[in-house]
Amino acid sequence: MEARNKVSEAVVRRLPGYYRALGGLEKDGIARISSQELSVRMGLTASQIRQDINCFGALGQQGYGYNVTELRRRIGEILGLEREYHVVVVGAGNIGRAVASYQGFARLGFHVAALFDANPALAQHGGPGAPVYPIEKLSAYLAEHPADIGVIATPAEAAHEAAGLLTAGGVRALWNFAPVDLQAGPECTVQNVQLTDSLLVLTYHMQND
Amino acid sequence: MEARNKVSEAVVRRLPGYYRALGGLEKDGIARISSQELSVRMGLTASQIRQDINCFGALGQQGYGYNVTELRRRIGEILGLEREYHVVVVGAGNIGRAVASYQGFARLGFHVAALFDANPALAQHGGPGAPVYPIEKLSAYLAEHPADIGVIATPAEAAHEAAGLLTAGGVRALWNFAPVDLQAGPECTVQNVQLTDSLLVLTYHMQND
DNA sequence: TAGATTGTTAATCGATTAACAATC
DNA sequence: TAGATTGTTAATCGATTAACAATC
Repeated sequence: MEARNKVSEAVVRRLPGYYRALGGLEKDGIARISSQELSVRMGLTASQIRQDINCFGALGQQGYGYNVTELRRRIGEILGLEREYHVVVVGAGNIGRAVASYQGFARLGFHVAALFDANPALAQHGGPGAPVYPIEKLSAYLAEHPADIGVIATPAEAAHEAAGLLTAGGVRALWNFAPVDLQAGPECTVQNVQLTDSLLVLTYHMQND
Repeated sequence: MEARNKVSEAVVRRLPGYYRALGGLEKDGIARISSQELSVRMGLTASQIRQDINCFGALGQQGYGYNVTELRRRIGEILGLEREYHVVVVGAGNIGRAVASYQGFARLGFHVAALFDANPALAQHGGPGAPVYPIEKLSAYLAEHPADIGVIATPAEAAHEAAGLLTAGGVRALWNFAPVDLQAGPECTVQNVQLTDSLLVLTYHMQND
């Protein structure tokens, strides 16, 4: 059951929210939900929810609604969560260590195998739950331990080099926290996080609303 | 010189990107730029850039383009960056400490005065650059040291309570990293970060492109 | 002045919402 | 069956792009 219509990026960005909301419902022991009820919880319209879900097939049932567990499972599958991912982190500063030790990622199947830093002495700080190696060892490491996802948590200046090493080493996705916009190549998907952006959206609204 | 047309959220979310791009140009010593040149650097269309900027007045000059320093200053002003912000962080785990010690925020005028945690023993770990107090002290602290922005870096279960304490204590904005969607009230602006979402968008594209 | 490039209006495109027939 | 609610088409809305007159 593949995607029917092509799926817009706007829909893709809402999928994690559906997955999270359905997880909450499941935890509350709720077995079925209508687009109407879900719209109230999520702050979307029922119409939009039905449109979004229908990109991936007819997953509901008229007169009944959606089966929470089944829909969540299916969205997880669409998001690629029915497998595990090997992750390496470049940059063992605060952000790199936060990513490496966040249990929420581990629970979703993301396993940080190692961190790399220009200053491997950072290994001491707070125990990120995975070893910290000098950045010079990254290429050799990837050759022996292939990784799916590379996290870039370096200063801006080092981000491009990290991206080059990671893609050369065969990672297929980059999750970039450095304040530069990395471009996705054909072989490598990129998400630029730009933490600062949402902070500035906050101050914009503080000042202008 | 106030906003002419009302400014859509789509435009607001692009403003930090303009600010960052113009900062880079300024650092490179580039004094003027056309919408055409900027469009190449930022991966937007020149038309969109002119439309976006024009929401805030006629900031360019026909036949010349935009003055980099002047435009950056003006966008910073629009984003509310011509002042300093007092910040308190609730949750002194990895994310809270990463936010508290990130120099990029300090450089923009965001000053973390204190962190609060249910387990103040977290003070030892890695030195977040500001004191860690028990969460019970938050309300009293805010009464003496008013803060503009509250960062929520707690587990999901504790996020609502943290939000309540912060808003009761007078913060006007919440920057929420907990995996729940907090609702903005009339007196308090909210940005829900949801770090995991961009990771799942990444795996979606790995699987489906 | 001539050339360049904005500011701004008009056209297009895409995303959201509304409506309702299909169907469980 | 009757009631509920989806799946899906059509209408609306808003955002992006194109075009060009204004003007530096």
